Amino acid sequence: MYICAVITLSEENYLKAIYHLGKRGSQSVSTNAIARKIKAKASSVTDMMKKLAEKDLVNHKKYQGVKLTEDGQAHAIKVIRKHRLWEVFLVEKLKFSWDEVHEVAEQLEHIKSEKLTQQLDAFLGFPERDPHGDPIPDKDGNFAVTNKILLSEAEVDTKYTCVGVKDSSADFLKYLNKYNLTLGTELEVLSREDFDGSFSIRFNNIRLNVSKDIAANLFIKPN
Amino acid sequence: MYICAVITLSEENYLKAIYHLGKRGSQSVSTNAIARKIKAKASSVTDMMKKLAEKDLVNHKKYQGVKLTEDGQAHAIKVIRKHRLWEVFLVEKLKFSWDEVHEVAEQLEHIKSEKLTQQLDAFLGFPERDPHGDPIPDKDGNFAVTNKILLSEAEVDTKYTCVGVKDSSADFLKYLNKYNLTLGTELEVLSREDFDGSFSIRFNNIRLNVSKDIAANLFIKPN
DNA sequence: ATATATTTTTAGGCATGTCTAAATTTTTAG
DNA sequence: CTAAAAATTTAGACATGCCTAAAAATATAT
Ligand SMILES: [Mn+2]
Ligand SMILES: [Mn+2]
Ligand SMILES: [Mn+2]
Ligand SMILES: [Mn+2]
Repeated sequence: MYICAVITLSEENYLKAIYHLGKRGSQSVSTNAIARKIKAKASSVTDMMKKLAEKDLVNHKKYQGVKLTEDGQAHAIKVIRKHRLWEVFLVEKLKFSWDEVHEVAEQLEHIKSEKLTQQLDAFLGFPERDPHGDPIPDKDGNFAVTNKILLSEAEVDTKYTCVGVKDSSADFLKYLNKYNLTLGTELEVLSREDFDGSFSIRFNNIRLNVSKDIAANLFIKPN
Repeated sequence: MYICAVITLSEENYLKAIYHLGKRGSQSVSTNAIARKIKAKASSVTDMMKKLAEKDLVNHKKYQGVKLTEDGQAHAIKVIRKHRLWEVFLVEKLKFSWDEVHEVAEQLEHIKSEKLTQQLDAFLGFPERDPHGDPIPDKDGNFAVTNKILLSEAEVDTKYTCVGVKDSSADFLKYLNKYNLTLGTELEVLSREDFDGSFSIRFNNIRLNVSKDIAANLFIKPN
């Protein structure tokens, strides 16, 4: 058993940011990218990278960005697990809307108690996805995989089910609320406009034109 | 409506400590008493009292201790409300034992979201007491009152119901667990030993001798 | 290939919250 | 009523996490 040095709230936020930025491709994550995500200055990021490197949570090569170590990734995944479990709790049990949960989950994800996390998971029935369709890692850090694609990559004249959102900003979610386009909604892709990349889709007996930007943020899977 | 400056986690802990220390008697709370409670040095307490006084959360007269202002008391009560609601949640929904909840509630009590608190309260059915029998203030800060007394003040040959614990340390709670002396248990006070202040009580068809220290930490109310 | 632009790091500073040691005030005892 | 003890505050320091400005390294463009 390791004696795992205490990881601060701030450090957890950096680990999570690096994880999210680095998950596509095995390349390293740049200081500026982290700064943008965290809304901090690049110099603050450099400072923190030194601390995380000291704790063996990242590998940092000067001027070359960082990569999470095994330990760093494992910890990032634990924070993400808690974030998503709490989001499920807020929506399923406390009647929050999916556009209201993120801010509160950002706080709750830092609560430290193994037992709390496991019991919450059980209480919620071991959910596989959070209210935005994102997979919830199990206690060993394993994610369920799915064959979801973006609406922007969909084939015309094909039926899909809406399974997630890429951008889960309140603005985007409220747009979807307006048309009752919830997760699980079945939709048919009617056409794609080459000119502006917009799509025409049908769901719940309504026909809707969605812009390229909308299409690039809605995950679907073939029926 | 006030623009209520942000109150830090540390400040909340001090407000709560002052509230608990000050609730009996309207006298002011001493620096040393706070230091003991918070497990900090007296000099750290003085520093913090200056900050809280600056924010009008306490009144501080040099060398004379502090008292909570209306604002300070209101905020302390909000933190206590959250602490106790979360303790109920952990016990009722997540199968924690009453001796395991305090540490986690110490973290959860600082989560900032009015909606979260109100919805949690509703989800739990607006409980009036936490797992240790302590009253949960409502959203306006009002406590239910009860006529509880300590076992050490009980009359001999009288029947009572166990309604709370004064000390909710894990050690004391585990002692009670051992004898299945839970809240709601009916008990009869059989005798009191003048020599050492111990009591003989009967409950659940067992007879138990409890020391002065135990008796001074168990709240009961007459049947 | 070199000058320019961009990225990243370093240097120095600030706020928070803690500490130890010393000074000051209040309390207690003789 | 004073002298010692206890409580409290002040002074100076340190770690964390952030900032701005300047320096250094890397990337880009002609
Ligand atoms: Mn979220
Ligand atoms: Mn989410
Ligand atoms: Mn508690
Ligand atoms: Mn309690």
